[in-house]
Amino acid sequence: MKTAEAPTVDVFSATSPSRAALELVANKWAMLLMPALRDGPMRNNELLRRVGGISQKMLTQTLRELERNGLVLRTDHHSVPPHVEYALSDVGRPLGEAFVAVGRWAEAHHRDLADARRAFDGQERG
Amino acid sequence: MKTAEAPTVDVFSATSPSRAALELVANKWAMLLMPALRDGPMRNNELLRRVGGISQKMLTQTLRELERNGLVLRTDHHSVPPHVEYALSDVGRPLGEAFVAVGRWAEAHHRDLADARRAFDGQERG
DNA sequence: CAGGATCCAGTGGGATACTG
DNA sequence: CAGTATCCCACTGGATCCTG
Repeated sequence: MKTAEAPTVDVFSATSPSRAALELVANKWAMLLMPALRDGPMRNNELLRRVGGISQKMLTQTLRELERNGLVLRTDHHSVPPHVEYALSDVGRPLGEAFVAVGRWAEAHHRDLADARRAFDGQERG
Repeated sequence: MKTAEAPTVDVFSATSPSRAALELVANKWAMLLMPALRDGPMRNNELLRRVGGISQKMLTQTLRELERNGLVLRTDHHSVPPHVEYALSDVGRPLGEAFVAVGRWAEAHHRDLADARRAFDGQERG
């Protein structure tokens, strides 16, 4: 058996498929969209309003990539006016949960970060 | 009291400090470094080897920003040759845990993603 | 060993206009 | 409503060289 020193997980390897999977979702729009979809299917415009600061371009682009990789399911009702819904897949849902945890961390600690920043920027003077 | 429709969390607001906190850590190097530091303090070179694909520049830059915001503690032993250690702070640790969950998700589902991608790219033909 | 400084190509992402 | 198509620039981040 191999020695158990530093548990070098697969994701730490630059070329592993796990790393590729991680890099796919390691951006702020994915980290916001996945949690946004947690409360059930949402439409383009809903997401556009819900996720502040996202542009139509980035919304489509990110959703498309998530759909392509099976994290998000796109349902086109083929009606007029158009009606398209996005939902988390079974593969995407656990990731959504993990990102919700990140969001909660941000809301719980953003004040600590601000404090640390002030301390660092302040006294870090020569 | 307010109505409870879509639980619009703070992090969804483009200008909230929570969002700023999230954006700070919403990049692949932070998502890899935080988990890498979970098993105890590590030195520059250790991280450089452990986290595949990271450059010295991005390592320093990311660590510096995490330190500035109080997620990572830097300890300079002021010895020669230099000996500097990086460790998670109490604020950073829970985030490290959340990112570990993301990493585990990646390792558990990267095959599903590959399958979905092949299906999507294949049959999505006119 | 742990970095700082520069240069420079690639890309992320906004603004704007158009479409079925 | 739910996109697509361009233009375009700011920033990301790799490569390379230098230092206490």
